[in-house]
Amino acid sequence: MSRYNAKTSEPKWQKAWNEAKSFEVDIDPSKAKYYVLEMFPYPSGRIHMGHVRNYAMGDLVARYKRAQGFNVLHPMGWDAFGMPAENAAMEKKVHPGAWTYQNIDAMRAQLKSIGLAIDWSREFATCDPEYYVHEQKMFLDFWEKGLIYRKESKVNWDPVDMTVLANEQVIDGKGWRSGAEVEQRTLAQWFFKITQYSDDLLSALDDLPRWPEKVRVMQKNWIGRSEGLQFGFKISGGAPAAYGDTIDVFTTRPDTLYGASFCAISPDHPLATELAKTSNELASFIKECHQMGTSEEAIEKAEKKGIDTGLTVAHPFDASWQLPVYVANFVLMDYGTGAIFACPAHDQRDLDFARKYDLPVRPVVIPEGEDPATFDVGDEAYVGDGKLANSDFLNGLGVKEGIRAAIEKIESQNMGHGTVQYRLRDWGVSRQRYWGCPIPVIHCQACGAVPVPEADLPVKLPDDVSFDKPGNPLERHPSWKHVACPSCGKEAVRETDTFDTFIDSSWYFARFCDTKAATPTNRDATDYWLPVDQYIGGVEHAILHLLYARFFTRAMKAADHIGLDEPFEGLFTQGMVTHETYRDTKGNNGTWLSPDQIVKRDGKVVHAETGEEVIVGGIEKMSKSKKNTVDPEDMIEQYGADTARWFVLSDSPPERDFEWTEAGIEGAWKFTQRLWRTLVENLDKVAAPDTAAPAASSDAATALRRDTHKAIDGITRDIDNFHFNKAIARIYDFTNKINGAAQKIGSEPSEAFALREALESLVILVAPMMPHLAEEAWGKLGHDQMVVDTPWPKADPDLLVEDKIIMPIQVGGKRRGEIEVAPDEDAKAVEEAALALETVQKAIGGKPVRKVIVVPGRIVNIVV
RNA sequence: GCGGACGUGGCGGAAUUGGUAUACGCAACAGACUUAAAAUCUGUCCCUCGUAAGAGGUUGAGGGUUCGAGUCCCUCCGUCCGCACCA
Repeated sequence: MSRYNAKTSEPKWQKAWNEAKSFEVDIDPSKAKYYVLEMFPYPSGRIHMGHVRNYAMGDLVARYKRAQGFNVLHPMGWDAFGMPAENAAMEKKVHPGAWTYQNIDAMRAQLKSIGLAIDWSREFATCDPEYYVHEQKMFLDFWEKGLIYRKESKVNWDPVDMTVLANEQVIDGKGWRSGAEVEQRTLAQWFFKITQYSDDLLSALDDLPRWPEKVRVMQKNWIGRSEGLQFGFKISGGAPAAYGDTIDVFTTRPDTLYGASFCAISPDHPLATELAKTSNELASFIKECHQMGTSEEAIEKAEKKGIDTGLTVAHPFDASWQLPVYVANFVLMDYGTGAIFACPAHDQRDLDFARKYDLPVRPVVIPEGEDPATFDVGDEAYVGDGKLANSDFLNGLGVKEGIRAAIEKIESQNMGHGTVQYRLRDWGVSRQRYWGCPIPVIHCQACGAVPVPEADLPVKLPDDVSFDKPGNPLERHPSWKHVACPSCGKEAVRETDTFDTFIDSSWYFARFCDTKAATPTNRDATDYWLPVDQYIGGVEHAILHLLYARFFTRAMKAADHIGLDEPFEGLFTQGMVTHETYRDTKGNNGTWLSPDQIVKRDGKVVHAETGEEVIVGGIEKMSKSKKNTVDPEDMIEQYGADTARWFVLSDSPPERDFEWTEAGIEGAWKFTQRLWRTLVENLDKVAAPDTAAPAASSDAATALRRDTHKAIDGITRDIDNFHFNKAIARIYDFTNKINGAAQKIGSEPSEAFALREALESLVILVAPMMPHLAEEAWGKLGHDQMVVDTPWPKADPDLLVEDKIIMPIQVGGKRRGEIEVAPDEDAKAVEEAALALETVQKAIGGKPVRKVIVVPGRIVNIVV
């Protein structure tokens, strides 16, 4: 029995592709281009199964499109700046740069062993000064274009470690290392004006039909456009002189103004700051509000609390009606005006607050069928549509009309105006960290923030830094930050913050078009290659990364670095790779065990060494902390890259989570061998290469040819639609069909031809998934050229049409029989044939037939 | 808390998008080959009743629309992702 040896074949073909430069591409205007990109990896040290799945999908697309004649760009690089390198520096005393580049070397070797169709000549890492110099240049360009500004903004501060924490480093409101209560602290930071593009980023989503609907919806909600009313409440005396006498509020529900119960301002509102100067109670409340993380989740989940300021404001439609003003922890300074009016009957947060502080709840929107006199909201705010009541001039209007009428009234009183608000905030890009791209700015006492002159770029990170203390090593470096002001020449200091790493990943796809260009982009290259035709990555990036990249592309266009707005024409978001979890029975919850520490024996799961029974936990995302990881390198060593690729593509739909199982990879390995045998053990029966189809065809030959062309047609459509698991099911099916047919096939010329056609088609169809095995088999089939240079087959439409189909017959919706008819058989004839069936007559049982529904080519349903 | 998704046999999933539910694969079971095991090949395999022919039921739960619902609508339950300094 012939066996496929991945160990020898895989390196052989990787070398052959490499030597032939099969995947190195250049601009070629005579060919249609296709740009496939998977989200580039963070160089954590080793690839994980998520990478294998991601790159197996991208590689499938790249090889498939290449076979279809496209000029395919499929590059690879490294998202190399970020916190893990600094954590490693602190824990393992290695330099973040050395750690990162070592990881890149290790991961590159691992990725290469998968046999990906990548143009490695374009590789770069975002921590290369040759890359980030362009990022600094673009920052200066954007600054000049008015897209950048500096403002105060809050960070998570660890008062023990004296350092800024990322949200993920804040656990239950405490610093992850020190355990100290985290505080909010205000710092001056750089911002990109992404909000300048709010409307464009929103409306352009409609022009991205090849993005998943859910991602577009999430982005839409994130941008959060809402129309409403902004108006000023007059404070009725007693306001601090330093503040003024109006509170500006924004509301999307001005129709509910007559249900107003109180006003609430953010703890960071200027009025709150002013009032706190004379009120200890308020000052300590604001301090309490600052004693939590900055994440929206933390703020929203916190119990709704507030302090009555003692001030009141006049209702805009009735100056004698006074509303109390609260400082409330659920009002965000970043959204709208940082102040709201509350209508508890029709907003859940307002209602929770009103119930807690015993404030009036007055329904003004009455649902259909309810009586305004008796309608009460209880503990659930009514947010639906209805008729306005208890609302003076708004009475009887619907919500929509009420909103319009209220805005008109306020406008006519010159108290405010209808306006549009966005939830989207400007993008804060300053990070108080070492391992990132330095922000090219010099701060001068006299001149303020001055851009680093272009000739002095890049501002490189100094290498001689220490991580023995928390905080930013750039800040305490003895010499790095001290420079002369480029403008006046006096002593000045560099900006010691570095960029958010999201900037690095916001334009790398453009750099891949020409990685050697002296400017950020080579316009000839970006004009040819962009947009990315197919972008593939995890859903976890559905909002931030993708939104930032869309904004950055627009900013690059404004600064003339690129000629388009939307970077990614097609997007696919793949699911996670999961695995069962295992724990031993020691201690409270046991300790996590990795899959190679356990054995499945007689239906039980036991510890491989001790033989003790193991607790089998849930199926969860592979993670180091739960030890439920499987190392791709081990799998490739054991089964070969083709088998691993096959398995990650085969079982689950690509957008769904994929469960790695031992049985699954075993099954894939068995199929690899079966496929190989199908291909090589029938070679003595096939026609010589390039034999033309004989004029006459035996029944067996025609049947096999039909199966072949159905497989070509189905697999092509499945790949086009990203249904890789279905394409694979068809390959299983097709392989079974070939094996069945081969047993019956003799030396008759049409059969020998059909068998060659089937085997060659099978090789080309599996090549995007099992490229090494396909090359090996292609050679066995007598070809000198590689499969990688062989065009994708086309299905013959004549072989796809069926001459007879089986039509099910239902009686009252239940299947009672079937008839065999031509696909285009007349409906009348079908009906007669159906009614003539004995089983159908039995089911009708003499009852009168009311109606017969004939769906041509599909089904017949008889209603009795 | 807010926003977005998902739920079909023992398991991963398929269902031409409102038309035969469970394709294909895994696991399991039986048989063949083998001194034996592995591998391979053949067959069985949603559930209940039945020796069988057959009958009835089944797509997280409940309701609705329809000649017909896994697919559309409503309510509920469960799981997962994102929430602006993880990448």
